[in-house]
Amino acid sequence: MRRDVFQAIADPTRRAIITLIALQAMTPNTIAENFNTTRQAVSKHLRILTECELVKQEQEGREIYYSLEIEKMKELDKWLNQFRKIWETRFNQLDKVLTTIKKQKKC
Amino acid sequence: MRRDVFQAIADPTRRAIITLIALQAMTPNTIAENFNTTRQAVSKHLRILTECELVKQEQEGREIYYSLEIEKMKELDKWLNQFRKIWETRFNQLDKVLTTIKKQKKC
DNA sequence: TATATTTGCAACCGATTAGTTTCATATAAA
DNA sequence: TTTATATGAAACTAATCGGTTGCAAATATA
Repeated sequence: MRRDVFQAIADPTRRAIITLIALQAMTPNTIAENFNTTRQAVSKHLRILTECELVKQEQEGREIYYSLEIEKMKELDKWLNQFRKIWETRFNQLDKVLTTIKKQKKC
Repeated sequence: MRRDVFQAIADPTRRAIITLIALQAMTPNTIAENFNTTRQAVSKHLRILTECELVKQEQEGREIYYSLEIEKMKELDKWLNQFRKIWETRFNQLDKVLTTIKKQKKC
C-alpha cells in the first residue's frame, strides 16, 4: 500500500486533521473530539498520515501527541511550482494588455 | 457525486494529464496516446477534471480540445497558504537561532 | 450516400476506501 | 492489585474508484 501526499490530502477529514494539528500537537482522542466520527476512524487517518510522513508522533506516557511534518507539505508546493510559472506569465501578459489599452486611451 | 480539486489530483494519471495539457490544449485521443490505458479511461478522467472545473473544453469540428483551467489550480495554492505561513515562521526562527549562535561565537 | 474517425456514456468488475464494532495492549490512577 | 484510560489493530461492510468492453451519436471523408 503505497501512500503519497496527494492521496493523503484527498480526504476532507484528513485535511481538517492536518489543519488542526498544524499549530499545536494533539492526541488522537482530542483530535477525534473535533469530528463526527469514532476515535478509531481518526486513528486510521493518523496511520495513513504517518505512513506518508505528513505527521510525526511523540509519546508521553500513555498519550501520543501528533503534529504536522511541515516539511512534507512543501512537496505539494513543489508540484504546484510548475503551474505557478504559468499563471504568473498569464498575469504578466494580461498586465501588458491592460497597459496597452491604457496607453491607447490616453492617445 | 461531489468533486473537488483535492480528489481530482489524488490520481497520478490525472496529475499527469494536468501537466500534459498545462501548456498546450489536446484532444482526448492525443492525450490517451501518452498513457498506458484506453481512450475511454482517459475520457473518464477528463470528465472528472471537467466536473471540478480544472479543465475546459473547446470543440473544433468533431475534435474537442482540452486545456487546463489554471485559475482553479490557485485553489490548491490558497489552501497551502496557511501552512506556508508556518514554514516561513519556522525558517525565520531557525534563522534567528543561527544568527544568535553566530553572535555568541564572535563574543 | 456509405464509410471512417472522434468522442462520450452505460454496464460491469476487481480493488480500494472510509467507516464501524470488537478486541488486545500498555500506562495511569484508585 | 484492581480499575479506568489511551491507543492501535483486526474483521467486516457499503460505497466509491479506476479500468475495461461495447455501443451510440456526431462529424469528416471517400
